[in-house]
Amino acid sequence: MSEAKSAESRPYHHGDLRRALVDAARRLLEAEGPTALSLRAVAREAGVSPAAPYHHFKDKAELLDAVAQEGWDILSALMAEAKGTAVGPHQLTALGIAYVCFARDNPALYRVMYDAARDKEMLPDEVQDNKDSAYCMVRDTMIEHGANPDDEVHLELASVAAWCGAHGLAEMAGFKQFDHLKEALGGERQFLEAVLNHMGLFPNPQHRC
Amino acid sequence: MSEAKSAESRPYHHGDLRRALVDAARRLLEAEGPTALSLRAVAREAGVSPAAPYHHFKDKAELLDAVAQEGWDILSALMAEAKGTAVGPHQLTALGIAYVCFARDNPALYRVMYDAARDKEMLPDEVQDNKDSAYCMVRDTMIEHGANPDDEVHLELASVAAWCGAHGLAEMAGFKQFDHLKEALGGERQFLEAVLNHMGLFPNPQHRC
DNA sequence: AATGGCATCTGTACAGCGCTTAGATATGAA
DNA sequence: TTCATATCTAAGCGCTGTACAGATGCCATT
Repeated sequence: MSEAKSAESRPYHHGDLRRALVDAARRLLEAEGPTALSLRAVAREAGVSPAAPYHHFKDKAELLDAVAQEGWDILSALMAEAKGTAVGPHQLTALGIAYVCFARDNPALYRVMYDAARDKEMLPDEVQDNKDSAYCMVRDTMIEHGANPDDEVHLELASVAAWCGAHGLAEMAGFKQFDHLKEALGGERQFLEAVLNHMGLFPNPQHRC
Repeated sequence: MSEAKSAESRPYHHGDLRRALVDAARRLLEAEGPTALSLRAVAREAGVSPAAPYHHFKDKAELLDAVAQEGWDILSALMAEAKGTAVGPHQLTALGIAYVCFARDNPALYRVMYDAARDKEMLPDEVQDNKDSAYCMVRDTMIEHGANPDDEVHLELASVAAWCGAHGLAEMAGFKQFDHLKEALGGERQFLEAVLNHMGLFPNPQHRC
């Protein structure tokens, strides 16, 4: 655990402590897990006093919100990239795989993202409202591959179902009970694809299985 | 917040403090939410000193495990009851609805259940191994309504997909973004059923939609 | 019936937590 | 150059989980 800057290089005023705190939080999160992520530990990691963060964040939750927001940004970017590498209806599968792989590779960050969302009982705008957001990406991809854009309710239902399915799988994929199933299917990637194919990710059923 | 017994009625030795602590924890959980569930608060609620719980639980996590286990027991019972009230393939939908409704009605308990599971990276035996467990109930119901019991991999895949889908929906159903969709569908119950129908709950596709 | 072992519970203590307040320090505008 | 203001530190409050020593009362043995 190294601080962001050496003691001599940091002036009394940090320069961009907000940024440094979020970075420190993500570093701690990856190294020590979510339970170790205390405000004091983040301040320590950033090399400042325990009270310093309060000049940049109202409280601990607001710091975690900033960390979570970065997570959503990264997830959106990864999904966009995954969509670009696939063609046709496989794009939807690619989105789902990218989503679940992100959760597998960043379990602590993923947890912080949804904890923050649950505490305010809503997903961040990044997921739901923005153009080019992850959720709209799912919707748009469904339209591109056969979903009826005029049937708003059905379209949104399909998007919600896909999102819920991917989230459920993302949270369960780490459980040890599924290890033997992963082996039977030839690996974790195959397991993830197989489960996703059993769910309502595709607007046109002939693409299942 | 009232203690379990009045001061005069409780002798120095409690009798069944373990039980009383789990009850107190569940009472606090329902009343104040998961963040208020400290070991000291539980001890306070049960009317004992902060150190008393350590004679019945190794640490806080072990107390929460006991609370979570009760949650799984209740969930299993509710699902069994729901299955009994439905006939044919609707039994699977009934299981899903019962699952999601339990999560909606006991959000704090549901959260404790999965937090405990995630911390040890596995679901409790109640879900996976036991006869009459919730997970086996899903498997068995699938077999009863058309799934091939000999194709073990496919059967388990379908069960996992169903469980993941229900869990994902359970966690997302509370988000405010879906309120307008609930209204459009005529209520929360309809929303839950509609989303479940879009997912892989049914082993035979003709029962979707 | 008396005794003593033992599980159970209390009291006290410690380090770490989130957060507040008061005061020190550096920056940038007047 | 001066000074308001933003940023940081130091100290402290009440809370937390957990450890330990000692008080208490149940139960089996005698």
